Amino acid sequence: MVKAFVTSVDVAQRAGVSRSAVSRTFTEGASVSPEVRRKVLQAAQELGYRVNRLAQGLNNSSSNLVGVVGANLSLPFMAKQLDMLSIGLLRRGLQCLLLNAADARSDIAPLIELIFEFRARAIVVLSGEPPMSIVDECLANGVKLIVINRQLARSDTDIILSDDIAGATLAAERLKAAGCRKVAVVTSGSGTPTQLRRCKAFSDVMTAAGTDIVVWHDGPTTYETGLKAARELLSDRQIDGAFCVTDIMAIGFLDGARNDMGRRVPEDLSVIGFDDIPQASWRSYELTTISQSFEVLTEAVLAALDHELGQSVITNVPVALIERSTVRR
Amino acid sequence: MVKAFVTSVDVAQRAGVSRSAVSRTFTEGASVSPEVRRKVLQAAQELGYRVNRLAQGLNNSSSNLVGVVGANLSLPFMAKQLDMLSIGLLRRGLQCLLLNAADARSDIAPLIELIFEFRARAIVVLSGEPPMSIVDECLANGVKLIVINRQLARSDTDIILSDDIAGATLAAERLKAAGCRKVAVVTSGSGTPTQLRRCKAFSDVMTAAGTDIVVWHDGPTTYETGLKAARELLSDRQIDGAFCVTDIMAIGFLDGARNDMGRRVPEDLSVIGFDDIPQASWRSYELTTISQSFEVLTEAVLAALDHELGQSVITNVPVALIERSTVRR
DNA sequence: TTGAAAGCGCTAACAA
DNA sequence: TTGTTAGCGCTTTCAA
Repeated sequence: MVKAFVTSVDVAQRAGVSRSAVSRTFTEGASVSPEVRRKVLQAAQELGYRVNRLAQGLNNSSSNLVGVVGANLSLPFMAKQLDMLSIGLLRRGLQCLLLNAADARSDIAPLIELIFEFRARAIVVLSGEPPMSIVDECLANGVKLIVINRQLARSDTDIILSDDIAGATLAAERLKAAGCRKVAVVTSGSGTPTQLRRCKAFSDVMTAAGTDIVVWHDGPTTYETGLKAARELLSDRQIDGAFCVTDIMAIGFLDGARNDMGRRVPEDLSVIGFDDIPQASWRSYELTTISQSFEVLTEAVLAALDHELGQSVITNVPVALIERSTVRR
Repeated sequence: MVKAFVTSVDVAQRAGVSRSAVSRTFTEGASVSPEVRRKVLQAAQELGYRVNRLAQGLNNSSSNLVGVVGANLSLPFMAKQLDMLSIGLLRRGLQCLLLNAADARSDIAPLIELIFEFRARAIVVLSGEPPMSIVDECLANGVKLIVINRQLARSDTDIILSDDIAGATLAAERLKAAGCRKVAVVTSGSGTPTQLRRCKAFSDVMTAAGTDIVVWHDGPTTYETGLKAARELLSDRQIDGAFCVTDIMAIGFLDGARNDMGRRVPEDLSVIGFDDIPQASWRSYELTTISQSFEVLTEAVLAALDHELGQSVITNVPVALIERSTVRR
């Protein structure tokens, strides 16, 4: 019943040539006569032959798989990133081996090991932080490692960072310009480096300006966390501004502020987010936020694939203030 | 610089045993003495050895990759599905080879071919429809094919279908109960089978009940399409109910109805969606909708992986009415 | 340009 | 329980 796949031997036989000839017709820039090529192609077509990439990879001792490790793929920010990345990889003739970490706080080391076992050409870490031992291993084995939004303390890995400092500063300036007197900073309890950086940069600017700030952190990076933050923070009637370090929390916060805590936004309260996820522009939110260009981010990852191994390129993804309607003008 | 990966020979040498011994210690349920096992494990550890899955797959002439083809991964419904599926696969010791079709209307055949080349064990089609020739090829080569929300005209493929008819009927009944007199059906212009089925079932019930209906279809399955539908349809003041065949369009429709067309929901207009995506429960929407259990759907896919080849199991994912607050009570 | 032959790293059948 | 041997399907020298 289950017949095996057609192999190059089958094709060679049918075409009346050697296996090498078959291999060559399917290898970019190998020397084959048009005649042989034609015969092979036809035989392959008739037999339904497809190259076995496992065998191919065994030879080159590297596949053209790229391992992608992520978590919380259903959160808009992640989903968008993965969407664009997987398309970009495919376009470059690379395949995406997706390892989903199930949980933002789970250890991604075993997933990366798995990627090694497939002799992937590169590993992209969208979420979580690879242990140093693994960074070393990548280097030793010629596997390109690309880490997004984690600042590793070493100089031999490609790192792609959203410009958190600039973004948070932009947010702070905007809230100052709106005349806010007491400002809340909302972040998750998970304390990812990105969130920490945004939080700190924002606080620094505000403190320097003498603006009263209160930092709130708890729970995962979700809509519900934002909602909860609003409910807990906004009993304080003095708070007239909020910076939520991710849009998904900002949206929850907005909903809590308006629906549960009776605030008018932006009249009573100015809210600003970060990331510019698709939902931020929805009519019910029209969230003023700091955008990171998903295009630039994706391009940076793809470009990093070609960088020489062991050399570190730190790419800062530029940010911009997207003025919509949740901050008083 | 780039030293090759450690092989089983290296480990064997270091442990002072044969290559088979190494292979066996890494093979479930093979017979190795504890002594040998220990030595091998230690040597492997010291050398940083990891099995080469390409070579492994070459032997078994099948990897434990599962190819997943999708499109529009950043749409909430897709993202959620992929999130759960990729976690489920990993848990079962399967790896996910992700091929993103870039565009809902693009041909997925080349992507499936790619999956063949990796000798994947199974192919899951989340989006798009595989041509018949490929279905045959899967069967011939022992690759399990699992198709979601497409009704293929054959009886040798696993198919997982949301119970669109039941869901659309539920929606129709609910709108009837709300006393709607003239009802809009909003669907995309792409006419996927799922959307067509929902549309038709809903229309059938409404027509039978003598309720006035108007069907609107245009554009892709997005928030913007829903928004556009509201703007175009709601100049008609008689429309007092709407069934949007996916939540993402329902949310856009809701925003358009309230913000652009000045309708109160549910007082002036009842709206019902389908899918129960995470955003449907956000405070700004509280969308009444038909839920499909993502858990059941994912479980069905995973279960299908174990089904015998060439046998067709059609799984209907049950639906339920989720009563929130966009339909008059 | 072509074919023969060796080898990529592993597993499995066979003997010991 | 172990080691030896023969492939898995491909690419890549090396000669011809």
